[in-house]
Amino acid sequence: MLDPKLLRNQTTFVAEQLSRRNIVFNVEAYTQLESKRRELQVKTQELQNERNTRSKSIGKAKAAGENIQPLLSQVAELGDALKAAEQSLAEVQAELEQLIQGLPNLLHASVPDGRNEDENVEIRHWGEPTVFDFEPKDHVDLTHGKGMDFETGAKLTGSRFVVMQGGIARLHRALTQFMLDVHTQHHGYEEMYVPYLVNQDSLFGTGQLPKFEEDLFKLQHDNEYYLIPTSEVPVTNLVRDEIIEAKRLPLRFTAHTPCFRSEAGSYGKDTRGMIRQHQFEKVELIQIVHPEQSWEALEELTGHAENILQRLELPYRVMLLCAGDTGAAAAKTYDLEVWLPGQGKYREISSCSNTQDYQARRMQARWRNPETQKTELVHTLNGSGLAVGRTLVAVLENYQNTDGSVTIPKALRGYMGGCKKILEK
RNA sequence: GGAGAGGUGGCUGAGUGGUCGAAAGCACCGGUCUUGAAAACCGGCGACGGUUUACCCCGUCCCAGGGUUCGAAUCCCUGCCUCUCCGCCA
Repeated sequence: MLDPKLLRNQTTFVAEQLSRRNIVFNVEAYTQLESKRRELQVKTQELQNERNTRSKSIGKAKAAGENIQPLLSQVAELGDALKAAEQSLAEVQAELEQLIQGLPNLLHASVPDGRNEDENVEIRHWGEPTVFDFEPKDHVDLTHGKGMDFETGAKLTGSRFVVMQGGIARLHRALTQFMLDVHTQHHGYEEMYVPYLVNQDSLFGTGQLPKFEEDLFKLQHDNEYYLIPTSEVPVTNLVRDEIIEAKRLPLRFTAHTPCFRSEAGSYGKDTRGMIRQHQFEKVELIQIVHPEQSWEALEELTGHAENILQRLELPYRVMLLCAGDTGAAAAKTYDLEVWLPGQGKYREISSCSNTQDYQARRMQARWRNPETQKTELVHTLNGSGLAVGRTLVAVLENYQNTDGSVTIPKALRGYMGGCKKILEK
């Protein structure tokens, strides 16, 4: 959520910034609503003040043993006027809240203009696309009949589900363990286990609700629970409604969870293989930091995700998302794209964002500044470290051999019981 | 699933209709003392919002949402959560 004060005091500036995201912010309508709010609030508070003052004098008179009847009759009309004022104020406030809660974050100055992913900018790359002396297969052909089974996934549930078997299932698990170990042992993150079902408050805090409900799976249950679309939701919300001591910052959490996405609106997109599933595993990186350190933290966090790809010796590039492709909560986002020989393309495998105080304000996640003794909003960052399913695809496709087998990357062999190759005949 | 007890400031914990935004303690901040530190003592110390150059002042908030009342932390209703005991269960 944007700072309401910023919106109020620098409305045209905010509107200009929002136009970078192709959002037309109606300054005049907002200004009118805001001045209406001000007017109603002053009026309501005056009435409340009067009620409080009179009630107190009634209390005093009663304590003094005086007759309070005349005082009571004086207050009679006040109640209705106050109730009416309170109600219209609540309506205007609700309207304003809805308006401001729907606005995305302001973009960092370094974010390039652009409408969609075609205008993202490559910042750097690592390694070169893998060279084969044969025609490389994609992961679907490579694993067909050998342990990656989309037909059975569809039988059990529906489209965009998979069943994995044997060495592939093990490799998938090995990747998860490997990622968690690297982040906890080398990058200073603390491993967390969190719920996979969350309530609306949590989804509001990280910004999925109210605007992006159609992307979520909602449970048919008395409680309004949702399956998490990413562990960013439960992990970031750990600090919701908390005031954190300065010396505890930065907080660095990592968690492995399944993620569930409805993929509404992506019909016909990536229908083949494991790239876009309704259920996938992800190892997430979350940082809760001092506001002045979030930009530095974004570079670090991105580096932590990159480190996984480097250890796996997978070629990738780092993309800076343009204005039109940056998510609503983020002020700036780097995507990591891994080389997929089967597609002959780089594909997103991680997304690392600094949301600054956007989520923190929605969550009321604060820290106490020792200099001022006041509470201030923290900054929150998140990034995939990495999407496990897509990493599995990347390993399979980049490490395939001409006989259809797949060599296990050196970094993973310890997690595979020393196994060097899978899918051998 | 059955029975009971609770949800109050950063934390612990008083407060059952009238200057209660709320005792006390801890933590924290400032000061006195001390060579320094600790202890002791003195003082300060909730969040959010409105107005204001600022001070002040005002409003809202004692789990959430309704209700009763001139007036609610306190009474009533609903929901959520926590704890204890019993039952069931991975």
